[in-house]
Amino acid sequence: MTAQRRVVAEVLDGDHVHLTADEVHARAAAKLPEISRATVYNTLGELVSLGEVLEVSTDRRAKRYDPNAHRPHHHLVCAQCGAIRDVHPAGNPLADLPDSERFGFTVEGVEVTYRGICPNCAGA
Amino acid sequence: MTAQRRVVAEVLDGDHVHLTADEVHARAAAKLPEISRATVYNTLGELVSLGEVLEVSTDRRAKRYDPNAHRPHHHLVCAQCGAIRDVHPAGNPLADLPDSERFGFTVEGVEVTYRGICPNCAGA
DNA sequence: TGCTTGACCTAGACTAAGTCCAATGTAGGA
DNA sequence: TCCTACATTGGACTTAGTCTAGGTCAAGCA
Repeated sequence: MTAQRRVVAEVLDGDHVHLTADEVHARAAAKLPEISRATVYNTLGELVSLGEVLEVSTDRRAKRYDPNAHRPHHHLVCAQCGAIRDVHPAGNPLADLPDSERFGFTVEGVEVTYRGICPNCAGA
Repeated sequence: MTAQRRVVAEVLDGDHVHLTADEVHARAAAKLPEISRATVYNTLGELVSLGEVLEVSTDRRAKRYDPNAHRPHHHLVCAQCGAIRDVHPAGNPLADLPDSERFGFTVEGVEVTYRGICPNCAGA
């Protein structure tokens, strides 16, 4: 555990945190100015492969990193400002996929992204 | 309707078709060699805004374009080879999101991506 | 026919996000 | 102290997509 890895882990802490790699880099650099982009990417990649952090891609631009990896959840995204909330829907969408719709696949997981307008953008 | 737009529309025809912009460009160029990337992007953008084609992003790399825009459906993606099938699950995941999990958002839609291993990759 | 207009198309430059790599730094063991 | 292994760095590179300046072409009109 080096100083670089510690600040990356510190930056990714809290609820409803979904930072891009660039944002992680900017915040890490605020604490440790000489940290490089490559190190941030390496560290994020390791955190993901350790299962400590999830990659989520709610838009086609940057990947986002979600430290809430231990409780399964989905995402609710504002179509205007891009705000993201973690949500825990009832039901299990995996069970909704009948065998006839599986095309012989071994289905292992499912990602659900709800899209809408957040109260801030709706009010404005 | 110009020749360029026609070939783009022709390339995007059929079931379970999910081409990247690059693949669309390659196939369109096979029929009309002088077609440019910008024209392909423009035409795809217009087809999307006309509602004739859906943008789907099942990985973080390229957007894919799905001509099956008139029947709501979700996607089943092979984690190894990236093959994509259109699927029509039972149930409505929108109904599974209780008000307490909506954080005041006006929820308008939902995308579901199932992930697994296709029969080809499982057999190999 | 020749001019004007506007839509469309092209090539190529540019941008953003991410990956790769050679060189450097550093911690810990012999 | 010296070695080795590994982490880090900066910068080049790649990929996907967007932007822009200029060119082409057909329709409308005198």
